[in-house]
Amino acid sequence: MELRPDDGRLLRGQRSRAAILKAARELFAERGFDRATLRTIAERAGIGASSIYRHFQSKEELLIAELLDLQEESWRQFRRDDQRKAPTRERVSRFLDCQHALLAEDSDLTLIALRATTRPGARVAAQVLSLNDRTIGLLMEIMQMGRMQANLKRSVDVLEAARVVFNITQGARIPWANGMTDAESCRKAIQKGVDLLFGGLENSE
Amino acid sequence: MELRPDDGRLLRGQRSRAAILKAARELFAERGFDRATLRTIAERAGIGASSIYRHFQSKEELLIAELLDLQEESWRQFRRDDQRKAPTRERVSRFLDCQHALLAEDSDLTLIALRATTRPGARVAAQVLSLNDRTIGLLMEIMQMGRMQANLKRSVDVLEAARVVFNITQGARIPWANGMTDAESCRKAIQKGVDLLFGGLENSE
DNA sequence: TTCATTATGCGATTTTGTTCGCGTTCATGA
DNA sequence: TCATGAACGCGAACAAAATCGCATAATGAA
Repeated sequence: MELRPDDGRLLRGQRSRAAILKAARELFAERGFDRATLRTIAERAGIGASSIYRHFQSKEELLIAELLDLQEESWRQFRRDDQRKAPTRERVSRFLDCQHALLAEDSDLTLIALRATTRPGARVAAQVLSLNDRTIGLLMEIMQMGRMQANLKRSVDVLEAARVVFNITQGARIPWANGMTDAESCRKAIQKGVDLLFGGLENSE
Repeated sequence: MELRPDDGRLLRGQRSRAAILKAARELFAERGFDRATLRTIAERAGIGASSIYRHFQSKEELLIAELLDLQEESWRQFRRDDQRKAPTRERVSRFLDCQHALLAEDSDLTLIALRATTRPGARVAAQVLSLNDRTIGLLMEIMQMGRMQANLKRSVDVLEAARVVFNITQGARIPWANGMTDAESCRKAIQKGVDLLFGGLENSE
């Protein structure tokens, strides 16, 4: 039997879902992911701890909704004053800076997203990896444009190149998310990677 | 009071430590990391479960000893028939292939090492990151030699370049460790990254 | 011998994410 | 009106890593 979207049960569920997310975000911000227990989250949301699992498959999943929002926001910021005629290197660099600036506000997001990818078979892992694929897609779009404008070598495989750029960011974020380096070092490492990489991608003529 | 290295207590402890490691390796190989519980490991090692914590700080720490061995082994294999006069790109590429071939035999190692880096403050995290630094050091050594032989541009910052190479491998291993791609795709992604990167690093004259 | 110290071992307990079984609510259809 | 089915909520229970307090063994010093 189909349920109408304004069914009372669904509406109640959505309210609960929102309350859980709100409480989770607050507590993650207050204590960090690992110190915020599901019991306290549930308490603040005004429901039982086990009820959380009606809406989310795992604790980590409470965070990726936030990550998704942040992803969207970074795209918006990038697109707002993106110079489509600018050199590809600059466009990529600027996009990564936008993304980094937002991520830098809350390293827990990066940390837990990374941890989630170490759970084979889990839905969160697939969600994060699919989010990553979208980022790779955007990078590819930028680079494809650069390739068309002879800004990049004709021979460049834009998909592979986009993946490489993304992999550089992933690798650079690991020590930062762990707290071993600060956000600025992370940003520099990413930019350095782009610089080195583009030295070989840009058309020299 | 100082204890002599042949003190009976220390010797017993070392025997226990060895037994734990042996049992852990076996069970990790049999069931994988997540399915091997500390209780079964302890049982096979012939001790109580809580005693494991006399020798290791966490379950993950049981794995990094193995990772360290594998690291050493990959260096040995690389050095065994390394052509020191060969182009830097080839030497780097070959080293990464050696490392990959060994890691590919047991993706759990990569998976858990990655997960361990998402535990801020934990000793395992520091151990893994320090292991990573050693790898970066070796890469730097190779590239420094290439820079001296005018194989790479003079302007290249070899430390930064080594970090970028390493970051590429880290990023590429994430979807593989998770099981989303196979070992061969991971290898190709790494090699592709090296290829693209070196296009900009190699001296064009 | 006796005592203090140090490393090791262990059962009991705690913590926390997650699962289970059962009850409740609510729209629908006969 | 009443049975049906679906989404939701919850307390109890479970699983497994990690902690605690105490016991034991081994050694050196008095």
